[in-house]
Amino acid sequence: MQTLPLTEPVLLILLSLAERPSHGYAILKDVAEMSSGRVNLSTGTLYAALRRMLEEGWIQRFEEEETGSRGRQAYRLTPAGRRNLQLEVSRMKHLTHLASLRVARKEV
Amino acid sequence: MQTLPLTEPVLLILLSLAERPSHGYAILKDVAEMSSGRVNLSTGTLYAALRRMLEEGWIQRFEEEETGSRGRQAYRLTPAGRRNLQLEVSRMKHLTHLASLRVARKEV
DNA sequence: CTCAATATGGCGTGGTACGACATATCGTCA
DNA sequence: TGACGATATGTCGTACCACGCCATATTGAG
Repeated sequence: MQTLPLTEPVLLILLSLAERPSHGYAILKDVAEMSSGRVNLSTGTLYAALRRMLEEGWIQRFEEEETGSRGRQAYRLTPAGRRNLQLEVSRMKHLTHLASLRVARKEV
Repeated sequence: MQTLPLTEPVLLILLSLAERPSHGYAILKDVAEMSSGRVNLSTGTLYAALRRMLEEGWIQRFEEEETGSRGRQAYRLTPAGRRNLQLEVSRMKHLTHLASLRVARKEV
């Protein structure tokens, strides 16, 4: 029984979209860059997560008209999604602070 | 393809054992307290996670002799487990920092 | 002696990450 | 023009993990 801690893929996708609306492939690259190459989401992970987030109402689809390229499916955060992300970040801060104290107390 | 981010149950169990060696039921209580009641691990989650951590060599069993009570199976962190925990905490710090910047930039 | 708390553990279900596979378009370079 | 790598979107099967539920046993209090 837990109030959903976001999984890392979902968190990173939300963080990418928090910076700017984007489409699938660009999110992939952004996540890899954010994590210094540590996290390379497979497309299976990405599109499954995007579908779930759409269903939850955390993100929205919209059509990219401008950039001339083919009709890419772009995504943007909804206010609900942004609230959710902020909640998660404050949860992370709290846990990180607590964890720092505990590991610092007894060194190896 | 990711270099294992610890799941929250595993992280909290390690943090509990970082403070002091303990047995299963006490970890349950400690985790609940650490998270202000937000995370109440089921015993299924706990003992499954403990078994995996034993297999990975992150924790060790030892017999509690002193406290007079029945022979409880107590666990303590191994050096490998502590190193792993420290690695995870520094990963969390990094990600939390990055996340703070991103969510702060655009407020709701 | 009964009941709640302490204590350990198994099992089935459901959700999720991820690699592999399947397509399709675009730009570049030979 | 033909090939190839990068861009781009998606599905499917497998494996793992969290979690609720169940089972069991001991201990202390009333």
